[in-house]
Amino acid sequence: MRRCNDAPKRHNLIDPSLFTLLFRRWDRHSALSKEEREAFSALPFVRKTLPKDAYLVEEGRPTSECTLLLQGFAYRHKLVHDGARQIISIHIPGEFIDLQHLMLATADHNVQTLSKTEIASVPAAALRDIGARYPALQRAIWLDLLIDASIFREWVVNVGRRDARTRIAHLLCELALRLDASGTDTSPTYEFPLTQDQLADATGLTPVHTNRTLQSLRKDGLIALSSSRLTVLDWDALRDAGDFSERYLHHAVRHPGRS
Amino acid sequence: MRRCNDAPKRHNLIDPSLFTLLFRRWDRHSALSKEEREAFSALPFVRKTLPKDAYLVEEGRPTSECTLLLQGFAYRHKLVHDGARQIISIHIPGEFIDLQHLMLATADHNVQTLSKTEIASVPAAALRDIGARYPALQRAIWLDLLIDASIFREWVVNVGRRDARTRIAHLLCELALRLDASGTDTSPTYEFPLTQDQLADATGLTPVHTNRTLQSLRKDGLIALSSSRLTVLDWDALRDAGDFSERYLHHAVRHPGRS
DNA sequence: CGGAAAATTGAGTACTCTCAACCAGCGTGG
DNA sequence: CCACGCTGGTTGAGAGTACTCAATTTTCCG
Repeated sequence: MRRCNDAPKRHNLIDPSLFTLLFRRWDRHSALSKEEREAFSALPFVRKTLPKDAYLVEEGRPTSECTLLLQGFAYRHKLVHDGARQIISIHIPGEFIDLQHLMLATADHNVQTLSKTEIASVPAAALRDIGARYPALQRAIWLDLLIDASIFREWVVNVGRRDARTRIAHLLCELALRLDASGTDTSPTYEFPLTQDQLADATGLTPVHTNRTLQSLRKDGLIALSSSRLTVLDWDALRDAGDFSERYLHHAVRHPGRS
Repeated sequence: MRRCNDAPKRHNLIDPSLFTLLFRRWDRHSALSKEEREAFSALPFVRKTLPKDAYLVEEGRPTSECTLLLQGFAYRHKLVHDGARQIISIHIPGEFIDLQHLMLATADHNVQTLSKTEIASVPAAALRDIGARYPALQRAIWLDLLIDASIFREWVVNVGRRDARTRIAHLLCELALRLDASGTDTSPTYEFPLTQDQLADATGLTPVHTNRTLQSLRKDGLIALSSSRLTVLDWDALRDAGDFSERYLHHAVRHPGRS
C-alpha cells in the first residue's frame, strides 16, 4: 500500500515471498491482514548473505538494527571468564534474532551464524514505527519476544536441574518441534546444524560427555543423528527422556482482546 | 485525561506513594511525565497482603492480571519430572512479576512469595490499554520485560558454565546491585530473603554443597550472611569470584528515539 | 587426495551429589 | 519460664555423574 510503487530502491532487494516463513509463524499467534503484511514487507530491509560463523550481534556493541533469519541457523551465546562458552538459544529460519534491539541500546550477548545464512536487516526505529501504526504487527513482534523469554526460562531449568541425557533429549525435542511448527522441515527428519561441541555448549556439558550421551540415545533407538540430520525415531520415548512439555513454546496462544 | 475523577471506587484503595519504588526504577530508563504517572496510578489496581509461600502465578493457569510487588520478595520457578525445582528469577519490591501476561494466555511457570508481601494487581487489558495511550508507559513496561529476559539469559550462563562458588557469588552480586539500584536497601547490607535450599534451587546446586560454598565465601571474607541479611564485605573480590559484569542488567539504557 | 574439523574411545580424576545425622534459632504452648 | 518442635543450617563420609587429558578414527571439503 501507500506508494510502494515509486520507491523500490531498497526494498526491491526483497522478494516478498522471503517473509513466508515469518508470516506463517506469526499466523499461529497473530492474525495479520494483507495490508499489514504489505506494510511490513515494504520496510527498508537490507538483504545479505553471510558465511558460517559470522557475527550477527556482538556483546558490548551499540545496537540499531533488527535482523531476520531468512535461511540458515544462528546461535546466541556468551563467554565466561575462563573462556568457556554458553549457548543461550538456537534460531531457525523465519525468526528474528535480536528484537530486543528495539529498546536495548547495547548488546549483552553474541549471535553467530551456525551455517551459511541469508538475513534481512531493518533499522530498529523502522520496526518501532510500524508497530506503533499497526497494532497487530506490534503484537506479533512482542509475542515473539515473550516466547523467546519463555524459552530462556526453560533453558535455565534445563541446564540447572536436569541430567545430561535429559538435557540433550529436551533440546532435541524443542528443536524438532520448532522446526515442525515453522514448516522448514518435516517430521521426523530435521536439519540439525549443531556440532557436538556446540550441543555441549548449549547444554552446559563437555563435548566428550555429550558424545557419550548421544550414543546412549542412539543405542536406545530414540534418535538417529549424523551429518547434520536428526531423525526422531521414537517421539514419545524422546519426549519422556527429555522431560519435555511444549507449553513453554506457546505455539497456540489464545488471542487476548486486541487493545 | 478522560474522566478518572468520577470513579474512584477501586483505585482509592491505592496510596499513590506505593508506586514510588516502581517509578524510581522506571526513571532510570524511561522518563515519565506527571500526567503519565497519574494515569498509571489511576489504573484499577487491587491491593492485597499475602503470607509467605503464597502462589502468585501457577503453571498452566490462564492469565488475566499483572501483579506489582509493593513490599516483600517473590521467586519464579518450575518443577521438573523428578520433583526437583529450578528457581528462574528473584523479584524485589517495586517489580512487576508477570508482565508477560500482557500477551501470553497461559502461565508457563510458578511464582511464589518468599516472605510476607504486599501486592497490587491490575487487569492485563488495562495495562495494555494504557500502554497504547501513553507511549512512555508502553516503553517502560517493555523495557522491564526485555531486562527480565536479559537476566534469564545470564542465568542460563550462570547455571550452565560456572562452578558452584562462581554461581553463588554471581547471584549475590546481582541481587545486591538490583537492591541498590531500586533503593530498597543500602550498600553494603541487604535483606536476603532466600534460604539455602532456595539458593541451591536458584543455582542448580544441592543445599549441602550450597552450604559449604557459602562457608568458603565467608571464610575468605567476601560476605557475611545470616538471618536473612547479606553483607558484602569485599565487593571487588565478590565481583571477581562471581565473574560478574553488570551490563546485562541494563541499568543505564540509552533512550532510543521515541516513536 | 590431503588436511582440517568433527566424532569417538580410553583411562583417571574431581566436583558435586546422596544419605544421614546433628545443631541452632525461634515461635508456641504448657 | 522452659520444653517442645519445626525450620533452617552444618558436618561427615562415601558414591557417582560429569570432567580432563590425550590419542585415534571418521567425516567433510577444497
